[in-house]
Amino acid sequence: MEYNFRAIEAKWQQYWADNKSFKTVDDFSKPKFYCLDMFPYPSGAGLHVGHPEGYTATDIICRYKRSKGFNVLHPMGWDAFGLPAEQYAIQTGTHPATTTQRNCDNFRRQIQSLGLSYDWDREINTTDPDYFKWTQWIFTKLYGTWFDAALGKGRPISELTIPEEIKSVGLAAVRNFVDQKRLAYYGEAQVWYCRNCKTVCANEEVLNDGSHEKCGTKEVERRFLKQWMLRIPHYAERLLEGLDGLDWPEGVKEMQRNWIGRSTGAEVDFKLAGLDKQLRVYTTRPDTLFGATYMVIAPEHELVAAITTDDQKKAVEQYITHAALKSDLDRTDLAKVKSGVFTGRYAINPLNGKEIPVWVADYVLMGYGTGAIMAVPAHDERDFEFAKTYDLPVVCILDPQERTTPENRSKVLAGDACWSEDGVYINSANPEMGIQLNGLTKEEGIKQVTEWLEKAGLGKATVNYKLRDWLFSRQRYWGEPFPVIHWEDGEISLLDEMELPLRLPEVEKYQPGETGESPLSNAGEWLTVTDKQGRKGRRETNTMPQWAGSCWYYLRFIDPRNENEPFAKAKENYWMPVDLYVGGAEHAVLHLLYSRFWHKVLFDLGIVSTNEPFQKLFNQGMILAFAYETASGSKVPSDQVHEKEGKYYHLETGEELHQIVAKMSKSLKNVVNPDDVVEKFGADSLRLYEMFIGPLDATKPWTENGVKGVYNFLRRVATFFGEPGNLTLTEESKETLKALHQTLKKVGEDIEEMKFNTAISQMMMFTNHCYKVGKVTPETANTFYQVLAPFAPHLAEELWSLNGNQGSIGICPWPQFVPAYLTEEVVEYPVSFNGKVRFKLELPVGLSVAEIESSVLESDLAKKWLEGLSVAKMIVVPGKIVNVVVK
RNA sequence: GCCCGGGUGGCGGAAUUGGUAGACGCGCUGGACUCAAAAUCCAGUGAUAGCAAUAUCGUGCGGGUUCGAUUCCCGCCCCGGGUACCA
Repeated sequence: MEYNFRAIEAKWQQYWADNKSFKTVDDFSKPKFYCLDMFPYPSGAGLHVGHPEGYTATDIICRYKRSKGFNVLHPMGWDAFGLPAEQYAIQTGTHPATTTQRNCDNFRRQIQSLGLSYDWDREINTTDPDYFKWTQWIFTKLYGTWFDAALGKGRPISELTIPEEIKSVGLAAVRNFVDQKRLAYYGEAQVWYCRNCKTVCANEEVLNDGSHEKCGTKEVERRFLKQWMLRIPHYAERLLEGLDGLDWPEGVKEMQRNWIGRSTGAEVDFKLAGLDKQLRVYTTRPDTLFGATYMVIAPEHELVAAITTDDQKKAVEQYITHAALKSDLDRTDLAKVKSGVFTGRYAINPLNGKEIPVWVADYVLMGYGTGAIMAVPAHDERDFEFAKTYDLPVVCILDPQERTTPENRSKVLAGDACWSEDGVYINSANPEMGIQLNGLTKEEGIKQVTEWLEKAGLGKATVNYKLRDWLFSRQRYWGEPFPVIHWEDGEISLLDEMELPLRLPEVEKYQPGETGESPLSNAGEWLTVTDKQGRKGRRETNTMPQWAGSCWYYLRFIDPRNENEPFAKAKENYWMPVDLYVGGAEHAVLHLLYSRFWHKVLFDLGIVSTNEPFQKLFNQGMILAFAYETASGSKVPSDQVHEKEGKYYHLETGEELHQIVAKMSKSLKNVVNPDDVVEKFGADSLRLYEMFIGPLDATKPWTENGVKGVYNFLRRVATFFGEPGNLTLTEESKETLKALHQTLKKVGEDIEEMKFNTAISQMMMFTNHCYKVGKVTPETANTFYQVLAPFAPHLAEELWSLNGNQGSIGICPWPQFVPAYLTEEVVEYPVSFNGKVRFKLELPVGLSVAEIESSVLESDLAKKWLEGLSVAKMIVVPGKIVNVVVK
C-alpha cells in the first residue's frame, strides 16, 4: 500500500466527526479519567508547533485510557479575552468579538486537522456570555465570602457575626466592617500604571528591570487608584499545605512555595524615647535582639511623621518625596548603595534598655511584615551594608567559631564583617530581665527569646507571607464586566444571579481614557442605572483580568451547556479532580495559584467536592528552532543561510555561520507552521515527531529531517502492513511473538510514564523486525495497529479496517501482554576481568551462582585472561554480569 | 548572589535500587535496483592504532568510594530557566 496520508487522514477525520467517536457521556458506572490541556489564547498568528506538543501527549493518553476502559473527558476551548484583540480594535475599529471569532475558527480548524480526540460538543469560550455569566457569578461568591481564621476556611458573609459595638455605631460602620472581611473588595491601591498601555498592571507584570511585561516599555509608574482586589493571602496557608498531596513537578511546587513565601518569626514592640507610641517590627531573628543597633522604618510607614523630630523634619520629608518617585527598580537593583535618613528619634531595646536611633530607609518595604525592622548589622547583610554606609555601630553577638576561617572570625567579632549563619551567642545576657543566651546556638536562641517576649508582653511569635492581595481589575474593554453598581450614596451592590450575565455594551472607541479609565466609561446608557427608589448608580467600568476566565474553565467543561448552574453537582462529583493537566511551565505560579485559590473558596462554599483542582500536573518543554549567527554574534535570518557539508554560510557574504538553538521568531525566520508540516508529511507524522524528538518535558530543537525520520517509519508501516501478502502467516513465530509482546509491554509502560519517545522507538524496532522476517499473522498485525493507534490514529484506523475489522480501532480493548512470550532460555553474560568486559558467554537460564562460576572459569575464552594470574574473587549477578577479580 | 534544571557520538536523544555506554532516529559511507538520478531496500558508522583479530581511550573537569561509576560522595567549570533588599 502506498502511504497516501492525505486521503487516509481526511477519511478518518470525517469518520470520527460523523460518528461522534469522541463524545463523552456521563456514565457514572465507569472509572473516569479527566485529561486537560491548558486551553490556548487564540492569537491571530494561529497555532505554532508548541501547541500540538502538549495536545498530542494528552491525546495519546486519552486514546490509551479509552481502550483501557476509562470514561475519558478530553475537552478543548478558548481563553479568548485579552489584549491583542482589543489592540486590533483600537487600530482598526473591528469589534474584538469579530476578531476573536475568526481566530477561534482558525485555531479549531488547525487543531482538528491534527486528529486530536476532543469532544467538540463541549467546546467553550471565555468570551461567550453563557460562559462569563458564571465567571461573574463566582465573583459575586468571592464578594460574599469571608475567611474564618479560626476554622481556616471561607464562609458566606451571612454567617459573619458583627460585634455589638460596631452595630451600635450604625449602618455605615457595619458595612465597613463587612467590607473589611470580604474576599473581594474595592479599595484604594497603590498600583503600577503603564503610561504606554494606559492601563494598570499587576505587580507580577512589572519585570525586575522596571519594564512592563506586556509592552516592553519602561513607562511604568506607581499611582493610587480605586481597584478591585482579592484577598488571596487569607488562603496562603491552605495553598501551601495543599501542595503536599499533589503529583506535580517538584520544581513547580517549590516555585509556588517561594511565591507564597511563608516565614516564621516574631513581632516585637519597641518603646520610643519621648513619644507615647510603640514601634512594632517583624523579625525572623528575635534571637539577635541584643545585636540591634538601630531601627529602620519604610518611607510610607504611618508613624514616620510622628517619630520624626523637628530638627530632622525637613531632611525626612525630602527623602520621602524622593523615594516615592523611585520605582522598585531604583529601590532594589540599582541601589547597591543603600540610602536613608535619621528621624532624630531613638527607640529603646526592650532587652537591655539601650537607646538606638530610628532611621527611614527605602530598603524596608511597607508591604511586608510591619514595614519596620530592627537592624542587626553584625548578622544581616542588608543591615550591615547600611550600617557601613552611615557609620552605625556593629555589635557582634554570634561567634561563628570554627564555622569560618580564623581571619574572617576575628573580623566578624570586631564588627568588620557580617555573619548570618549559625554560631554561639556572646554579649547576649541581661540577668535583670532574666534572659541569658550566651553559649547557646541559633535554634535554641530563637525559641528562648520568643518565649521571653511573649511572657513579658513585648511581642509574639508570628507567621508572615510574601503573597500579596491580588489586583483583580483592568481598565480594558475586552474582559468580563464586573456585575457591580456604585450608587451615588457610596453603597456598592452586586447584581443578582437572575440579572447575569452582564454583557459588554457596544462602544464607539476602544481607546482607554487619558486618565486610565476603561473604555466602558464611554458606554452611555449602559453605564447609568436607577433603582426603584430613584437612586442613581454607575456601573463598574473596570473589567476582569484574563486570569478570571481561566481560573475555573476546567469546571465548566464538565457541564458546558448547563443554563441553570455553572455545572451539575453530580457531574462535578464524578469528574473532579482533573487527573492530568498538561501545559507550559510559564503558568507554574500565577495561573495555577489563582485557580487553586478560587477552587478552595468554591470548596469551602460546598460548590465543588475536591480541595484541589489538578491532581497531576505535567509541563511540556519548549520547542525551539535552529538559528544562525555570525562570529560577532549577530543573528542571520534562516532564509539567508545555506548549508554545505555540515557547515553554514551566509548566502550573500559567504561568511561562515554558527548554528545555535533559539526560540522561534519572525525576525529569525525560523518559525515552523503546523499547517505546512501537515501538508507535507501528514498529521500522523507531525504528532509522532513532536513525541519522538525527545522527552516531553525537555526543551528541544525542531528539525525537518527529524520529521522525515518518523514519516519514513509510518511509510514503512504502511508499505509492510498494507501488502496483503505479508499477513498470510497462519501461525506466528516465537521471535515475532516475543518482539510483539515486548512492544506491547514497553509502549503500555511508556504511555503511563509519559515517555513517548522511547515508546515510538520500540515500535520502530518492531517494524524493523517485521521487515526482517517478511511475514506475520493478521492477528499480530491487529495487535500492532492497536499499539500504534494512540500515536498515529489515522494510519492505524486505515490498516485496521483494511485487515477486515469493523468500526473504529479506538473502541477495542487494549491488547493483553503475555509475559510467557518474553521468557528466555539462555543468558548472554558479559564476563569482566577486573571490571573490564573481555568476552560474552552464553549460559542457560537458571544456573546457580556456583555453576555460573565454574562454567566461566572452565571456558576456553577465560583461559587467556587467567594466564599467570590467580582468581582472588568472583562477582556473579545471575542474569546480569560476571566479574572475575584476578591478581 | 540565591534557588531549580542540565552537560553522553557529527546531530536529536537511549541506558541510572551502581552491572555489556551510545537503543531508536537523523546525517554520513558503501552496496543493490536504474541508461542515469531521485525514491526505495540491504549493510556499516564513538575516537585512536591496525589489513584484521584486537587493543587503548571515552558520558563537562579534578578527586574519592567500589570487584565494577554516565549512575553514589566531595570540590570545580560551563549552559538554560526562575528570582530579586520579604527583615
